[in-house]
Amino acid sequence: MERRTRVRFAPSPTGPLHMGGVRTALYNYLYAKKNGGDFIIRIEDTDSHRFVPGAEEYIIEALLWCGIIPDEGVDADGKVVSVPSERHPHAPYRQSERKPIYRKYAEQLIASGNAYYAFDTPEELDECRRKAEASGQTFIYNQTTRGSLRNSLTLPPEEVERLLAETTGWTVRFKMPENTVVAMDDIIRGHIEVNTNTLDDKVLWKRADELPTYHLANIVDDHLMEITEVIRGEEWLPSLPLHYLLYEAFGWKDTMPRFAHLSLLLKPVGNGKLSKRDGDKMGFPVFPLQWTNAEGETSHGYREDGYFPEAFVNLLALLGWNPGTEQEIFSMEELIGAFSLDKVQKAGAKFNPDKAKWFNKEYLRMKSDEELAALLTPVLEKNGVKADPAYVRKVVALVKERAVFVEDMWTVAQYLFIAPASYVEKDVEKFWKEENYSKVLEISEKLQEASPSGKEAVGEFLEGYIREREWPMGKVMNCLRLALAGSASGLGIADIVSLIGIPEATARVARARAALGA
RNA sequence: GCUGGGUUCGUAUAACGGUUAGUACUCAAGAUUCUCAAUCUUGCAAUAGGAGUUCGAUUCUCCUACCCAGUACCA
Repeated sequence: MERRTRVRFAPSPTGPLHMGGVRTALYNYLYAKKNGGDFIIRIEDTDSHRFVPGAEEYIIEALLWCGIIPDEGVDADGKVVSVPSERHPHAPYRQSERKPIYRKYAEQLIASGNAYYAFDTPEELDECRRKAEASGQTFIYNQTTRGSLRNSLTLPPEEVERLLAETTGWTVRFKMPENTVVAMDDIIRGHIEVNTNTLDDKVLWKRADELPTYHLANIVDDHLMEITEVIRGEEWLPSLPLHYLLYEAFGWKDTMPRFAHLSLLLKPVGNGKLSKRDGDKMGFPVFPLQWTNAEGETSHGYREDGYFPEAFVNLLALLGWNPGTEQEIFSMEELIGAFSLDKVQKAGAKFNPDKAKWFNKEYLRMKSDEELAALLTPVLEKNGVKADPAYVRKVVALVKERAVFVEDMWTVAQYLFIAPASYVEKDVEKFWKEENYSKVLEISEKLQEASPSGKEAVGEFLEGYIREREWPMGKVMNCLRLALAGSASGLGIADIVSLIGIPEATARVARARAALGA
């Protein structure tokens, strides 16, 4: 029977979501939409010790910023849903609020002989690990050791009863079958086989906070929420055999989701996975949104650094997936149409900050002048500039191809709004010479007299005037630009003059003369 | 260490077992322009190594090397 596609993104609110996590969410979302299914958010907060305030809100805000909109689990206000409704039938979607659900499943596994109670204290287990290490071995809690440890398999039933009743010092462990080959299929990696002898009796229920571990909660919730595909990070691949075995133990093998394990995002240089430190060191964000931790340290975010969400999503999508064509620029709609898991790369992808900027540049130049003017206006205001909207539009049209970020348009074109406050020293040395600026002063005067109108007319007048006198075009023009823009490099002189106007241009020449000497 | 996963230009990637191994980013050169940027053109640059299967291997198998992950009462 064909089931409706249902996938979930299940972050744990232990900090800000990093871009690898966003990519996992994105692939889930794309897969769901491509297959006409549901994308569900579930918060896996079963680790009460690592809970970070604000992390859950951050994660959801980040997804919404990217345009990754959940169908289920999060309401229109961006809140995780706690009360079931028609749209959110499986609420609550926060595992800490689902606590009562899990206990009976743990007990079910014990009843069926697939799990047992273990009473070993953390100290005892540490001791076992230490001893094993001392003799050059690794301690594993499994069929070779469980017989000599304190659990419901070794202790007399009365003692087990007593310990369960009198203490809270117990866990539930999965009883890993002996010498059994678990045969698994991963959508991305293909067939994988693992012998259970290399696996351990994983804790399914923690006494520490009276909560299930990831493994139990995850399988139970995926089953209850009718998840059809689990698309998650590679760090879960080693747990896959346990998860298969759990589905089997519960008798849910027939509705077990298919699994797809995504490779990790790697740091741009050297080896290892992308971490917060790489971003700080190399000057690019690793987080979608800015984040300030408990120590007050702030990490950059793509949003705050000026990336468009469309560009961010686009670059993330192509990090580990390709459409099979040479198209590189994709809207979310196009991504949904093109996405497929069998085009996902097996190997980890090194993140390339240069390419990230390139994507943003492409998106910036795709925007209309109106949009860009609207985006630039707040930047202008921040810098104390109040400009006519029509004028801003003209500026934007001229400088958009020189910018990667909206802020760049200000950096590159601020002299179109305010007169230069300083002059680039190197250019002054090179071009502010008597032989040049005397000509510039003359041109300035004549320009006023002729007052040509429009970019073409200004250009023709200037070039004509210089050419007629056989002056060196480059030297004079650069000297003029230095006076108008404060730098010898920048927009064409005709563009600058026609935008700021001849009166302002002549005023700037006069000011340059006063400032630089003549 | 053990277990699992991975390996095509610097980076991201393409190539039903048959291609001069393609594309994009970066970088370099040239064209253009009053400069810079943009643009256009050109260029640099890769199948980790070794066996095997095959008429033929980037592609399939094995070994080695290297990288990554897991090895928690974390997810």
